[in-house]
Amino acid sequence: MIGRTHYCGDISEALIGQKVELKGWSQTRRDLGQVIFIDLRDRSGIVQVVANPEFSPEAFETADKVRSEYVLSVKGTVVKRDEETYNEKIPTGTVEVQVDELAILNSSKPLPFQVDGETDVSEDVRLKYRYLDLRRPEMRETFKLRHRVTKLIRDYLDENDFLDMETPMLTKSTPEGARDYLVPSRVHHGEFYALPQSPQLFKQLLMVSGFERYYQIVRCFRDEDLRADRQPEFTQVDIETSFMEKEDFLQLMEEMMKRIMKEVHGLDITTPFPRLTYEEAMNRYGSDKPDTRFGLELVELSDIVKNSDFKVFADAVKKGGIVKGLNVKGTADKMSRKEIDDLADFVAVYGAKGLAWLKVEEDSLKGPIAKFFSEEETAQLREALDAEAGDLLFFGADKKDVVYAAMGALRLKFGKDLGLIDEKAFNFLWVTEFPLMEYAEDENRYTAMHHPFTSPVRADIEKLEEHPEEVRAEAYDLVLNGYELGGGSQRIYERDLQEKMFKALGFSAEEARDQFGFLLDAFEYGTPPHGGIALGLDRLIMLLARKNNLRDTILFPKTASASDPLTGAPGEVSEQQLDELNLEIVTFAEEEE
RNA sequence: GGGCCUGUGGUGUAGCGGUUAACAUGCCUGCCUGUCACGCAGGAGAUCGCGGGUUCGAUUCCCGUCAGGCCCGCCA
Repeated sequence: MIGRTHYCGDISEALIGQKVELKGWSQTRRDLGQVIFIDLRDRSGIVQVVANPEFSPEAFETADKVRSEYVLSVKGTVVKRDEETYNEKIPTGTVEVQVDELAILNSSKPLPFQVDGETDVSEDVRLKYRYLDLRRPEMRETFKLRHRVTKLIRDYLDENDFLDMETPMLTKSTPEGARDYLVPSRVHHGEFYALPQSPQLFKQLLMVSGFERYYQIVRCFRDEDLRADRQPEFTQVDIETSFMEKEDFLQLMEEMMKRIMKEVHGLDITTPFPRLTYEEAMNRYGSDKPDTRFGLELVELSDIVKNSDFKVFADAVKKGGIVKGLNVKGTADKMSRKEIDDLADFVAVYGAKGLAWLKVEEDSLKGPIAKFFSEEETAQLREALDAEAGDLLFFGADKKDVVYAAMGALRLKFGKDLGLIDEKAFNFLWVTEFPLMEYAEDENRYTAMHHPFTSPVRADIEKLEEHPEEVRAEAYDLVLNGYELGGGSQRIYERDLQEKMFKALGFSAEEARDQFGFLLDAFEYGTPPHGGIALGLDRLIMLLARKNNLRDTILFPKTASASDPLTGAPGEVSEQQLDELNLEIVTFAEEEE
């Protein structure tokens, strides 16, 4: 090793008696007067360094000047500690380095926050001093983990004949999907590049080119509002194959995840992963990315209550909606009336107009709506919900999507609040048979649920024109612990089917040619059947590292408002830069109501 | 676009219509030969995010604004 003989974390009893040279940062200094201890930290860990005037008066004098986060060069001898001075908190705790020579390579101002141990520093301070935040061992370990995982992925895909290929970052804006980040063109007056939302079209073209198996660990950009698990720029493991059946491809991905789980956590996860159709996922969990680490499934009650005297339920069903129930076992006596009422506010966020509930007693149901149900209905409800005395039942009645959203969220909330979730579990599953498109009321047309290149299930193609909402897609999402890890599909590879698809999405022939003509053209030159997936690497790392925020898995992330306190991005640019781009900043007067 | 929460020494928190604005940690000085979140003694450090209003008086109440966080819409 150049510049040092070992990393701090490598110092062990095997090296006792040896001279070592270390480089690193002084994490803490403990000055006992005639002996000074310094915890020396490098990227591998820490080791205790002892400066004693009996061994080296010069080094001791230097150690006296050392402060937190000074950069040090240490030469000394590895010695065993007395047994009563072992430090069991660190791996190197049975040894220490007796210093012969100590040099201060650089000093440091006091840090704006401490980097040892846990943080309780606010997010903006952490981001402003991200380079210091990254000194924290917890952060360092996350990014070492990230490196290991990307290397595993690369090795795995390489072994399976995938080629690592780069696609353009300056590309063309397309109308479907997320809002694009735009880059103005200097050369072409008034025109813009878009940063890729994903390399979707390019990887399909690479299949047309005959590369057969492509992958790329690639940055993608989407100019949409952020969440704890969404950043404006994020990394995808982008994969595409030709000539592979869907099942074989899913298996290939499962093996990759299996290897990652084995190498990272030593876990043997079972394959194949459970498959859930979209419909089943929504029905049982109210979500297309269900967290299956706990039960508490939604129960279909529409048939039981459709003729009941409780208007809210009966009307919901009559109008084409549904009624779903949730049995929260054994909590009837644990929740106050206020807590129950507050849940109505919780589901209101998802559009629910109320939240009906009942307490289960030995031989009756108690609660404000109990009186509306006949004896038979009551019995059927008990049966369907598997109700026992002490259970608390919640009901959602509305349009399908409102009930799914509200009851799905309520299910998750109880899962978390009641500690039903096995935090150690990693539950992978595939959600399949997504609808190909959904109706966008604000646009008055159908939009692709996945993207417009997703192949319909062959048997459903005939419904494309008459009942597009009933067409299922050859699409699959990989879900882990309630997070969507990635989505993929078999693609359309025939020009006329692709044209039909554009037509169903409300594109005129001209618009389709204008936006995607190059793809349609390419499809005329021997396009192989192909498909692939894009996995969210940041999310995968987040889950593997058991974090609950994407920022902790991205080196230099953005805040919730997509800014970067470290660099100050985004920022204004000079008049000259704007002139070169033929851009002018104008402020529109606020519109009146 | 909307909702909710937060903003007080460097950092993390407490606080209250009138205080010398409290505590912990960090920092500085001194003492200390076995500490490891060292200890002990002393010290410096805050116009309570910003603007306006109410009030005799606002860090505290109200409005606005900015920043951060979480969620809905949006996004796959």
